[in-house]
Amino acid sequence: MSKTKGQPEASPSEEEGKIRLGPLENFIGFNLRLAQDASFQTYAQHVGKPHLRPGRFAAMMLIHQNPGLTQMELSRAIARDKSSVTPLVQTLQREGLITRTPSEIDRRRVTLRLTDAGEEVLKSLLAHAEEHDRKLDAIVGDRKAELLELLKDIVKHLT
Amino acid sequence: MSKTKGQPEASPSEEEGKIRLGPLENFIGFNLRLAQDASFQTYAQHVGKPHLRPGRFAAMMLIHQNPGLTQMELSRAIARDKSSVTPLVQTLQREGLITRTPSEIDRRRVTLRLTDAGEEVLKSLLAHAEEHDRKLDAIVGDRKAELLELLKDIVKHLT
DNA sequence: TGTATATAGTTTGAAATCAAACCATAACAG
DNA sequence: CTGTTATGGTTTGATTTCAAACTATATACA
Repeated sequence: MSKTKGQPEASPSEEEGKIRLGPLENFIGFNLRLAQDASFQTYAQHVGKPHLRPGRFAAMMLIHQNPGLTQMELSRAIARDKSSVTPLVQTLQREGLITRTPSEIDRRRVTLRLTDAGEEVLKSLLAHAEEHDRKLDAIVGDRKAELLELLKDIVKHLT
Repeated sequence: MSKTKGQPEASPSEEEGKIRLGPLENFIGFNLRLAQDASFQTYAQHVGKPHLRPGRFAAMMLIHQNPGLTQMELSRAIARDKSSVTPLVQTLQREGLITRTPSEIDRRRVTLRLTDAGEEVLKSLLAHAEEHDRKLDAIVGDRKAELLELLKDIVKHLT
């Protein structure tokens, strides 16, 4: 024990790439998270600051596709808790992108619709999202159908 | 304008399953998010409350696999900002699961190691994670290699 | 009808996260 | 050496999120 420490400081991976992942290497969940994260990051910086957030885009698209959608329906479709939807739609409304009108057949419900301004913004967001997804398409190439099927299977079986 | 509303309340998907996704249907990013979310949810409720969080498990596994790992290295490996790592490792330390010793060769760095208790907890978490990933394995079957390759390709090309 | 139960949405509180500002130490340049 | 620049980690502030409690409506049933 001449040196104060028994071990040479450890065998810490001197470079980031050399880190051992162990079992994580082949865990689907872990790799799913890394991929989703990378995708998100790329998208976010692509869109810039103002209208970012994939959640926003997804929400607006769903409202566009399903005018009169309720918050609960939206909540399920984007897999977010209903309590997360509240501030989201309130923000969109405050920005004049959607309208929230109480349902007449069920006064608990709020129905959502895009405003004209909302449609405009959605159009622009869609353009960005498409460009981003083209990048992903380029990576997966002809394996895209397979990938989508796998992801959808996972969602279907776990839900 | 005989009726107060021009449209019959909308054509809102009466059941949750019938919502139109539009372009989202085939966006890799969107499906990636849903799958990762479903996976996370399932894992979380599997482990129960106490030691949950995939981030915790991943962090502990990486420290186990790479004793002496620094926070920056950990940060990159789990794709989290370094400022997110700080509270994570502090919590782990407070719970007696890891040690954080300042590096002697570079006094800015903190090196991380699992304690014996940490190793124990990791063992148990690993069991849960494996069981969870078996569920995923069952879903993807023999397409697992393909899926992992796709996910890793996405990460590699987007980073 | 009236009571119990379920559902839509909001509120509140806790956790995770990122980004930017900051501090300390290290590496580098003259 | 000394000043400049880069790097590891922490702090702070804003955002997103979930979960649980709560309000209000609606539905079921007795």
